[in-house]
Amino acid sequence: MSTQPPLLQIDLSAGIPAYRQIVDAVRAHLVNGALQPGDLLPPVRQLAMDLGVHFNTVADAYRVLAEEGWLDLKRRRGAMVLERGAPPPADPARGELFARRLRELVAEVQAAGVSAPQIIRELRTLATGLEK
Amino acid sequence: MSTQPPLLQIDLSAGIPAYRQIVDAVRAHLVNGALQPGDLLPPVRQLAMDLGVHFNTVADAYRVLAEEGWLDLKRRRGAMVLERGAPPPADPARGELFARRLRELVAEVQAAGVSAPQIIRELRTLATGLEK
DNA sequence: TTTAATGTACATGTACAGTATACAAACGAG
DNA sequence: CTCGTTTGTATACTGTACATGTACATTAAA
Repeated sequence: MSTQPPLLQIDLSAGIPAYRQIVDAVRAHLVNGALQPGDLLPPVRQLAMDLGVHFNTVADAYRVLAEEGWLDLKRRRGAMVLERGAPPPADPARGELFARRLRELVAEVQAAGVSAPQIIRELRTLATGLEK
Repeated sequence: MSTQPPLLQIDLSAGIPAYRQIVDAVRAHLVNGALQPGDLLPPVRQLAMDLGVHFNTVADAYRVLAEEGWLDLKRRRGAMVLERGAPPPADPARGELFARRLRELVAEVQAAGVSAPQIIRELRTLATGLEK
């Protein structure tokens, strides 16, 4: 009997709002395909129990994702992953902003003592994973 | 007469607190060496004007960086960049957390329409920049 | 038809972000 | 030496966002 990896983890002591951590984590699974159209997400109350937050906090997160076009929410049936066409190409400024946030994130963990080689490894691993 | 690139930019409409954006942006410059020990940062009132926030917001950001050991704040003289030894090696869990946040950040911009090739390029560029 | 499982709505408490305003310290001009 | 100006500091106030508590609406199944 294997304890399978939890669908998602959040860090309540991280200073980042819980509902946004949930949004970010679920969206990552949606983008990388771990969650497919037709899949059902756990009911808000169940996921809330798992994460240690109130179910309305999860409901808020689901609503954000629904507004982004990822989920269809229906009472009694739950939260279902939708088909979602490719997004419109982003404004070029968006890419610059990404680069900046990326640098800032790396600086933050570097300042916190994560080694440069490990950071480099994570960056390259992720890049390689994206190019297939 | 050249308009030199501003020391830092923030996005007031981004939903991320202004003071934290300032902290992140300045810290990035500290980590990558654009700000060296002995350098002076702009006075809180001046930087606040440039960014369009209240000077106490900048002062808060400076204080966070001072508590992290980056800055020495003194009245009348201003905010001076300190010498700062290498941080203690981080807990291994820290690296895992970094990987997660990285994936989430990439998913976010990917969902917003930034192309995979561009993301890959930014990741690799940053990785290469770190290994020297 | 009833019941139970689900998402929704809204009110409330609390913490945080940003601001306004007054203050304290330190350096320079004279 | 004194005074004024430039700097960061302290504190109170306001609005908003986050998380929760509780009641409700909807819908599928028994």
